[in-house]
Amino acid sequence: MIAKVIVDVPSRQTDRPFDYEVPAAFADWIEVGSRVGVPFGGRVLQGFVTELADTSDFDSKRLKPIAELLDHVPPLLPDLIELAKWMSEKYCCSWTTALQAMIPGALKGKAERLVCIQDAESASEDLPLAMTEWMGSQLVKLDVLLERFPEYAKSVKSALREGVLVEHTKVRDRLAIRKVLTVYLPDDVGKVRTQLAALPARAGKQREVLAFMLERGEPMVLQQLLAEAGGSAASVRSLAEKGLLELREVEQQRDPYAGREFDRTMPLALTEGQNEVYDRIIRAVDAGEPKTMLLHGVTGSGKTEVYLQSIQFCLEQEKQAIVLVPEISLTPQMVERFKGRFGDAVAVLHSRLSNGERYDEWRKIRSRQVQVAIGARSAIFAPFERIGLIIIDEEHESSYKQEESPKYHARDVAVRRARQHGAAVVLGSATPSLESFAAASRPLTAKDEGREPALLPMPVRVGGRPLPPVTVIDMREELKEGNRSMFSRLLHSSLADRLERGEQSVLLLNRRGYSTFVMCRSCGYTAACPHCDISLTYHQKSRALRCHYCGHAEQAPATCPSCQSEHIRYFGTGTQRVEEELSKLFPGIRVIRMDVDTTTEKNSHEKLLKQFGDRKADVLLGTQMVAKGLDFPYVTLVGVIAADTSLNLPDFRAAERTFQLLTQVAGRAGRHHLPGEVVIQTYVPEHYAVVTAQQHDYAAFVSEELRHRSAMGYPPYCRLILVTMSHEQLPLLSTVSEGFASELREIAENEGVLISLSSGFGRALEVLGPVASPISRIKDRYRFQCVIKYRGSIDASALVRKALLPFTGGPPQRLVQFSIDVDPQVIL
DNA sequence: AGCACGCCGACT
DNA sequence: GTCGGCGTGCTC
Repeated sequence: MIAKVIVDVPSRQTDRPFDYEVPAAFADWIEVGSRVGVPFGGRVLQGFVTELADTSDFDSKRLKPIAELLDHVPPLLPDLIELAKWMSEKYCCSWTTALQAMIPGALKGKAERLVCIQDAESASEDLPLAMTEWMGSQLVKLDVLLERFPEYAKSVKSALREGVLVEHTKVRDRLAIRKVLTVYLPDDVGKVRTQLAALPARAGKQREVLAFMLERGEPMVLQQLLAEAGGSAASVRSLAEKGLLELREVEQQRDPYAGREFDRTMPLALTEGQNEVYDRIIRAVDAGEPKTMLLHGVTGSGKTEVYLQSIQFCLEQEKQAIVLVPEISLTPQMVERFKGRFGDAVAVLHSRLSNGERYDEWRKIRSRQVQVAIGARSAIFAPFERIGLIIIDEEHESSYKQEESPKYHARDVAVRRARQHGAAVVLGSATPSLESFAAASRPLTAKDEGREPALLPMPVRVGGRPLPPVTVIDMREELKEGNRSMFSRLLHSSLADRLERGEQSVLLLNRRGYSTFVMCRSCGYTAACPHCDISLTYHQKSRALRCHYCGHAEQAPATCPSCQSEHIRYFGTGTQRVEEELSKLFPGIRVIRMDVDTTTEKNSHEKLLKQFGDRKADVLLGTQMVAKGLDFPYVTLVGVIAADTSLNLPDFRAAERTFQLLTQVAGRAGRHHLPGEVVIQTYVPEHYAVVTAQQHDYAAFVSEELRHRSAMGYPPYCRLILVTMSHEQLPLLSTVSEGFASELREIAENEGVLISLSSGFGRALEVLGPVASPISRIKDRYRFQCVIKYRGSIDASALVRKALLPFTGGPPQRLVQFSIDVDPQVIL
């Protein structure tokens, strides 16, 4: 038997399956999706089996055998292998890069080099006695050996060459299986009972511990035993020495939610609107045919309850469900709702889990212990075998796009995976992305005939609660009337109001553009990174200036390096300034600040929200992360400090982002019995994103925004691919990027698709640039970019890959780096 | 990506 | 005359 294996080398030359012979010992175990160690170019590397075949095109006498089978249960399944292939084509990355994105970090095995003595006689001549004695006949890690005997590196090297030492490589998982000391009773319990009586009276603790164990009658984790029975580890150890107890190391599955009780909830009665949508979803799940639906429900319309009941239906059909939520809104509240409804049938995957915890949650999925996976972006790869329903909550969120390779969009991957499984996809949002909205409301073509349109509206809040009134404050007017504070008079008095009534407020600082920089007030100098074309960021904690792109750090100067003036100003994070201002205006106010600085620690996010939920603070102040998915009954005021900071960015999605943010944050107020109120401060109150958000009018926003997109030629009227090229030498970069652009134009020309987008309908593609990237230099490398716009049925990824071919060879030091971003979120 | 093989300068 | 520089090309 022959196995075709994708080897873990992410380069273009090795991006194809290599053939290996399957040793008889593995024949019954190896499947498509198995993880194996294979000899490749003189070392053993990790790889995945993509195909099993009887014959090979490669000269079968020269085939090497698979060296190791790394798991008993293949971590991947055939559908995921195929999905990875599709991703590699669509997103222009290597197959192995896509495969790596699908498995938990713990399974990203690394080759480890081991050596042992082959020829003992020569070894005793060539190598020092200390070394040969230390090694014995064992396999020793090469790096450990060299670390121990650094002065003999040369001898080791020549011993390896002459065969005195031999080298083996093995793939080693990066996984630490957690072991816990567990206390067992010996087999002969009767003997223990008699000896218990014989224990001396002064060994009181030991008696207690032993009595506890006898009564319990089953093994117990040491820590837990000590906590429940009292006593110290020493007392247990001395009992173990007497043979009355046994201590063993036991493998433990980490459950981040272990020991937490989740109140079981029952399905709520659905409103008429919810019920209609629910019906449509379960019909699709029942049909078992791929179908994508856009659930457009206003904030507070009860989307989550619809999700829960649809999943319930899916489980009753003995199919599994995946729920994607943006990382930021994977809050304890959200997890509680799912755990509360489905209990132990849920695995939770988020980035704050440790490597081991994530691996354990993943194994619950793979081993069919759970039927529901809820998690951020990468949970779309949950290794279920029969998916019935995929839900993507807050589908407009940009965090569904991965910014590193593979630069995939979880929404698009979900649609593709659903096609493999015959599953339904539900995209849920109060503010759908224009792409999804346009796709869902496209008139039906002949192909779709008989199918239902895919738009599911839920325009009414549960319980008929009104959306909160939104007041827009023109900050220019405030300034004109002498208010120089960052709070308008209305926001100030509204805050005072809540404090008096003991209600809570959420304040959002739209952080972009508010960030932390250094400026000299005398000469206008701003600190810039010497390696990148970007200003340095000021970190108050370390009093240092840092570059976000390359990590360069320097001491913050006391005087301006350019004009020696002392009027150099450091601006801390925006939220810190707001917090200071709040305490000045309202002495004694209790503020919880949520931003990157206060949420780095594990679980800090959770703790801060819990404090706020317990009403231990009056104000929750934060960046984007306070806008999403929170649901606190006593929040009656939401304030947006500056709505327009995100509006001024020169990105084509700036208006969309602003509208979404304002609408989402406004939805945080008045979700329960207390009525809510929203105050938005801005310098551009007449902008349609602000006006339509104030009126809670998604339709009006969309029609205005679509007009702009159409006029400018942006999605959803076309699709984009961003190609960024970088090199240290500007002239070389310039030549190569020009070369790439003309190569691509020529290929498109030959395909007959190089047509201006402004010329009516049908297939069209144009290549813009190359031009300098918005950040024109990072880590001493200059950056140029091309933007490819296209519409119609064009496999633009394939054209780009083809155009890339002439630029992948050549001398390494002259290599220009190419980075391809298909459907980029920002092009600036 | 590694690693080996292969052709030209500074050393015993 | 050799050790070693890193350019080029392959890995089942």
